[in-house]
Amino acid sequence: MRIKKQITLVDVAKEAGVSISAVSKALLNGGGKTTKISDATREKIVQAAKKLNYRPNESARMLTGGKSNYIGILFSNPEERYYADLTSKLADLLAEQGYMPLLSYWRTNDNFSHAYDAVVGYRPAGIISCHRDHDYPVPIPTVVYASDPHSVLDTFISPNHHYPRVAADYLFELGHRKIGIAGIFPELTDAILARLAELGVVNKPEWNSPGPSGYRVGQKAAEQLLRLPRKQWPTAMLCRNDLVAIGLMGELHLHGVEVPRDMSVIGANDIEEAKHVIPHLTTISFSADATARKLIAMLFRRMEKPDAPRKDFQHHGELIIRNSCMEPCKR
Amino acid sequence: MRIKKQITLVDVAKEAGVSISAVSKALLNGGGKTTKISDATREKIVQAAKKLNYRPNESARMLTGGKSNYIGILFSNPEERYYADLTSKLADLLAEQGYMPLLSYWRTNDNFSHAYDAVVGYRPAGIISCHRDHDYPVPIPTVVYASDPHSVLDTFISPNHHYPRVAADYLFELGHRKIGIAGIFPELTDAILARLAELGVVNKPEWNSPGPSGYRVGQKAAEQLLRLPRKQWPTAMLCRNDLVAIGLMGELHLHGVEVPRDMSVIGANDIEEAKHVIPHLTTISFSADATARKLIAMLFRRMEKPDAPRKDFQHHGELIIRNSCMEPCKR
DNA sequence: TTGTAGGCGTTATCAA
DNA sequence: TTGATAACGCCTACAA
Repeated sequence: MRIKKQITLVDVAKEAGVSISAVSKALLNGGGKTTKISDATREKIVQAAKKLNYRPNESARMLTGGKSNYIGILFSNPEERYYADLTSKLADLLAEQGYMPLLSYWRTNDNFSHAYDAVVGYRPAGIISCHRDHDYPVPIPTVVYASDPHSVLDTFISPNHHYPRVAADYLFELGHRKIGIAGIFPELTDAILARLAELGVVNKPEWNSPGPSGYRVGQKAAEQLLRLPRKQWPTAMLCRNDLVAIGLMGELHLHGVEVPRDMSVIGANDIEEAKHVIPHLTTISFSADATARKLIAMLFRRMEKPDAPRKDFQHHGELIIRNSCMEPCKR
Repeated sequence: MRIKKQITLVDVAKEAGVSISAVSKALLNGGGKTTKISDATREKIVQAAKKLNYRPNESARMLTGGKSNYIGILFSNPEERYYADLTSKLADLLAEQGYMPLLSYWRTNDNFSHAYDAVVGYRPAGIISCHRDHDYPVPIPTVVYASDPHSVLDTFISPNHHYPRVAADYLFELGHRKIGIAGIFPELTDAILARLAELGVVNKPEWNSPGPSGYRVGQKAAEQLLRLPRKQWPTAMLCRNDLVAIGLMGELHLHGVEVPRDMSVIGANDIEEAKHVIPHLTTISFSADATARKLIAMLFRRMEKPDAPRKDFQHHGELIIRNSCMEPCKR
């Protein structure tokens, strides 16, 4: 645990035969306040630093400077492709800007407090979090990614509430009048059912299956369907996301049901896999890249103007038509 | 950027009406050296800290303690499912142990130095890196994940050199005598070709396609194949990894080629998608979870015994038989 | 049991 | 142009 022998400014100063403040200034090289160092001394110092493999201690730096390189990223579900993409994208873009991303995963509410506390200890310059139901007691610029706006913090509103409507409308346009639902959030299902009813589409409870997300959920949805006689099936399945859709299609295929001929399937997120799976999945795109960039832009704005009024950004998903949906076959 | 008003020990001490060292001791609560604090004072202090939302400044902590919570994780290709899984697994397990993972992605060799320098500035207690061709000049306990052993550092040797042989042997056993290769490392291809020759298996250059990894590479491999008359095809394709295999299968399917009836396909890595794709992919498992745990165990050992002789761990992949391979059809 | 003082590595201020 | 010195927030001997 203990660091063997840290190389510090003192070592470099000794090696170069100058004072520590000279070293600091030379190595800061315009980044800090004062720059007046003769080229000769600077060269001497740079050589010494290189020789000793010196790197300034960031912890000490933050302590004096009062400013932080850290940006906390508090996300859950790293196993889920979309969130994994989003967080690594965030980390990557932040690193490009010279920040050190502090990733902290959480699973449960209780867990979130730990993750939050852990990150706050490092005094990050900002935080990007996907948890809406939290107070965020420490005054650090924070942006939330969630389905609904946070009461006081800037929120990137995910397409969660919107995409099921987009998907339902598309299936309706194709001619589907019997639609099932796979793995939808409990609180969202009502809204979708209302929309389906509005469109005059039939939905039966036995076509719907609960569950959060993941391939497994899709598999189970298929199993549930397969227990029903084929004649009682819906003609299309609206899935919570691509994982569910892919799981569903896989299981159906195993039992000889062909998508989209026998069943149309629509997903959401547009993960990388969606365009390679068989058949290529029609889905609603959430674009991890665009989302990451927008989140960072929102955070930077907040960091610059900590007292600006709160501001939201609403993301509506984008329909990506591929091969997993078609007009229902007569049978 | 500037932190508004940091809450420090002084604030808590003032609030509780005690000295700062009392606060430090009370909050450390046995974790540090001295614990002698009366319950009454401790309670007072804890209340004050809670009221002010105080969290100790980790940067200051590291500075005094001389010990670090950081573990640097230097990996590339976060877009690739397997590496994304591995790094988030590493980060998760490390966080569980009370460490703060410092993720730093790199792409090119030049880039790696930046990523390395960036991480070293934080004085991590250890580093896990996937880059073999580097000096690692700073004396920090380091473990490398690579295809070949590093000259001085502990290395987790990936199954890279071994799995193609496992795959080739399996296809041979199934009866395949004409095998193509999709997206294999240039330096590995020779070894595979040698093995195929050894087995008496035919391989033709026009069946093989280069490229690093990714669905696209698989697609291109398929396109290349499709340009050939069906009679001149191999009966099986050995793919660099699951991404390539999935991309290949997808493109073949689009053109009416059915896997495994018309073509056997084998992947590597056993990413989550492998068991949900159609058909379920036969592959060589690298197990991100087991790999992450082993890497961490190796690192902790090194951290405890910085001077122990270097030690490697060799991982052979594990064959996972699913539905994308079968004996070749006569045609 | 509590408080005082010194030091961790760096930057910034001010004097030389 | 350079060098001493005081912070930064925390921990830990050591003194009270």
